[in-house]
Amino acid sequence: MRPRASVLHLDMDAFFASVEQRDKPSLAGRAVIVGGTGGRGVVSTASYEARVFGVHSAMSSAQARHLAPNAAFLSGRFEAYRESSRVVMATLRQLSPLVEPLSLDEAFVDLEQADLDVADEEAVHELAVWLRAEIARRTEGLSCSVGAGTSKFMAKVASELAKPSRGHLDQVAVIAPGTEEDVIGPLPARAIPGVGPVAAAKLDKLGMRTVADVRAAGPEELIRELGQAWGSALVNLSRARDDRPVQASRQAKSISVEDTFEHDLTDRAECARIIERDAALVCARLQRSGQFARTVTLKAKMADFTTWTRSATLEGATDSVETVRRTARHLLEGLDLREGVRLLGVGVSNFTVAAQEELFAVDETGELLERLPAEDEDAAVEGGEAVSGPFGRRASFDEGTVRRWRPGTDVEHDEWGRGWVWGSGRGVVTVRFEYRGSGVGRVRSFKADDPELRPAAPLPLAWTLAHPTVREEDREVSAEDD
DNA sequence: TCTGGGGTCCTAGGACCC
DNA sequence: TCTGGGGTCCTAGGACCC
Repeated sequence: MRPRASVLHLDMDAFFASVEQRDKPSLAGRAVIVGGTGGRGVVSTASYEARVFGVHSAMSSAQARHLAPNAAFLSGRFEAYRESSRVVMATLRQLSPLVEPLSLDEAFVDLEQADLDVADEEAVHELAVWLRAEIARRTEGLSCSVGAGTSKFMAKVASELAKPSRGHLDQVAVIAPGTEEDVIGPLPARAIPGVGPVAAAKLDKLGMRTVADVRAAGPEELIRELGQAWGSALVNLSRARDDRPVQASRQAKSISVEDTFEHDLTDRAECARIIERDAALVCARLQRSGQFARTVTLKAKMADFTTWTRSATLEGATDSVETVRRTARHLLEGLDLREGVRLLGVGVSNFTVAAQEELFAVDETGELLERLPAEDEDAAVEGGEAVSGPFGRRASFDEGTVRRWRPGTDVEHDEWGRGWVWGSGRGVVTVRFEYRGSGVGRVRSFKADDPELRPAAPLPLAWTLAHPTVREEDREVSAEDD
């Protein structure tokens, strides 16, 4: 714990939903739900208007539809979210070189590195107020909550306390040094980082519901019930002792692609096609990152929700589609498909910087003996592009329509201009012709194959256009965690 | 109403080597 | 002939985070 409130936490408010409301004038002030729109989708973000109905993230979309049948259900535009996120992170880096993004919409900032007297709480508060205003201006209207405290834990608690529902008028909260234990004491044990549903249930059984309850328990009891490492960590966190440093974004340690299917799969050939496509997607990202992986993992989630993973570590690191594909296909042989599989995924990990060890033979002294011939990878990549869609050849015309015209997608029509997909199905697409800054637009329907209608890129922010340097720098950074 | 996709970290056991 | 302990690497599963 630091002697002063020099850790800042920023959390965008209902980020994805707010971007949609900003870019779609007819949705301003309305219940908006961003997430999976299929039968097995879950809610990623609900706007505050939707939360009134009890909708929240991680809830199944089916349940959300039941609770808020009149909400707008959108499948998400990650390009648009990423652009606003880049603007937010660039603004934070203006405060301090030490910024740790946690996701597109959250970050820690170490203010010890900032040009500011961090011992002056009022100055920290004013900085946060300026930050909110600047982000709202640069993102053309997005709102965020900002908290500061003597550690990551406290900064995060502070930004949570600063959320619109909590009554802090300016959405900024600073937890004063010395008051930490009093502030976190009444909070539920779940507020402690690392305490999830399982640990919370365990603590609840022991009669510990609040952070103060956990603090009151002896270290012996916590260590006995939760193990040495986790037990003693909990003792410290409940006393607001947290010395985790703010760390600039680290290199990714794994890359994976997975999908959940509308219906459980039992057909091995179909699973194989999906795995091959996922392997190609994973390798494309691996190659873009300039790394090589030694371990390939195949993951499945069964109909009963248990997960199954099998992995294989190769002699040498690779970024070859054919090698990853062959390995994943081999792992698939060990999977029992009889009960049905709801999710399949392929991942790579165990990265090395560059050396493709499998290309070399080395003797005991480490001398390079000879270079062995590489596989014909180009042919393998081409073979991969031939595989179509997650449902293989069974994708019907309508499934294709749904995939291309997902609700919320930006489109452009030769005659009617810019708009977004309101809904689609049965070969018809309905579009509302409006965009950020326009008035509320009109709705029109088209045939799904209308040549005058096409998907469009999101409308860029003025700030992005005016700061191409920042945009390019951030592109490179985001290519890593892509 | 029925549970996503992208990750990180931890644990525990077994193989293998010295 | 019997019995070690430590270290490293790998695998599988699971909790947790956003």
